Amino acid sequence: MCSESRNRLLSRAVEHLAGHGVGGLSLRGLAADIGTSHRMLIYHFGSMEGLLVEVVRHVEERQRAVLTTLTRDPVASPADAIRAMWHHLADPTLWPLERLFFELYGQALQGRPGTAPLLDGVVESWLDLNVDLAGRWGVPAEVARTHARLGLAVIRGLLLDLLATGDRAGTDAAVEAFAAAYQDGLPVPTRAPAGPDSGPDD
Amino acid sequence: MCSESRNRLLSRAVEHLAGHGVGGLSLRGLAADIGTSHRMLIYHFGSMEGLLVEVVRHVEERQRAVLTTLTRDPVASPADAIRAMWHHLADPTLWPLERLFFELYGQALQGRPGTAPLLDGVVESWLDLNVDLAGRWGVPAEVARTHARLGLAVIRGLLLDLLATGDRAGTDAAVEAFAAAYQDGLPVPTRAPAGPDSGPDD
DNA sequence: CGTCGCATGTACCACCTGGTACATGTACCG
DNA sequence: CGGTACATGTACCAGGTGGTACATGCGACG
Repeated sequence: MCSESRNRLLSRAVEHLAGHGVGGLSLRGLAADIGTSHRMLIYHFGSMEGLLVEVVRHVEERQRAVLTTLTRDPVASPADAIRAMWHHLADPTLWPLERLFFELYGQALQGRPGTAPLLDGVVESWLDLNVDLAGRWGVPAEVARTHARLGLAVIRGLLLDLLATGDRAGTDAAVEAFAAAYQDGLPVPTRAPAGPDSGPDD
Repeated sequence: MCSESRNRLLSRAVEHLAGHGVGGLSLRGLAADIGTSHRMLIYHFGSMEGLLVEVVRHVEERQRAVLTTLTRDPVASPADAIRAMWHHLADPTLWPLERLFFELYGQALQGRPGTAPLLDGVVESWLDLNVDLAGRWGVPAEVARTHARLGLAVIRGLLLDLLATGDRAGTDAAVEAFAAAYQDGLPVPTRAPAGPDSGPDD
């Protein structure tokens, strides 16, 4: 079902897209750069959209691998988990893949065909995992879910910052500020997350 | 220097791109949809890249307008400023423009020609403004800069979340958690965020 | 040997792309 | 009236696009 040459092609395609982006993607250009013909890409993936679907799947798989690796490490506290996660993600060797992730994210938000699967669980899967982790620290699920959402946003937001500015020191400091705040104990919302929120009065 | 018809074309183009994204952008398709010919787009903007530059400029102008409007409101505290900003940005009527922003952000990270200007100050301009605001509350500049960076990341990260999941209640709760933490006082990092000036070193 | 299936290459197609050349309309100005 | 500058439309170009048709190389199996 998944032949060897197909896998080789796919991983080479992902590698290439991480470096060149998916914007000006053309079967011919991609094929030439990874040493094959556009005929082969059509043959193995059916169409350009099919190729993109597989690329997205592959990228998500890598993300999940990172996630599981990190969560195997016995982290001392939620704050340390955030620090460790950031330390891992901020490494410049991962930047190309992260650029690709944000590019695909943006295109998926705009409804580009083949990118929709990226949006499935792009948030939820992380929340579920973090709620799981929070259980070990005795944090109730609803609170953990909100905190995980916030932590994910911090990481992604600062990653966007880092990729645009390259300011490692500045983003590191921001992460540290957040981690420290978390360590001091984020205030537990007295009302349920989905409760009758008295919206922010402007 | 900016003719009337050109402005009409530009605003209609931005409106269209906000709804359809900039991914599958083609002069002909765009022209047909906004009721002109691709010839006119070339005539007024010189090239496709020129058009994209103007679109980016236009979008940034709108963002700045929002920013200045919000900062005219006398906000009671940093926490309330964050709540107000979020309350404004989370409105679904702004989603198309925000999707366009993140799409362009992603493409700019990948080096799409004409999108580079978007990255200039996409972080810094907000930091500068927030440092300004922080002065009113007596927060030292370096600390304010780090906190602003964190707040910006929270807003952008949660906006990415909201656009993907549509979970207004969940993201609202996360914002509230952050705002409440801020109100309780974010810990001040013991080490300075950076040296005298460790600007973005890309 | 033949034949069968996978992988690959060549040639081709209709279509669309950004961009140009050139003619035309239209309004104002002298 | 002519002239001029802006605006717009028509026709066209060379080149690239995704996708297809078809032949071929190449192993394995009988």
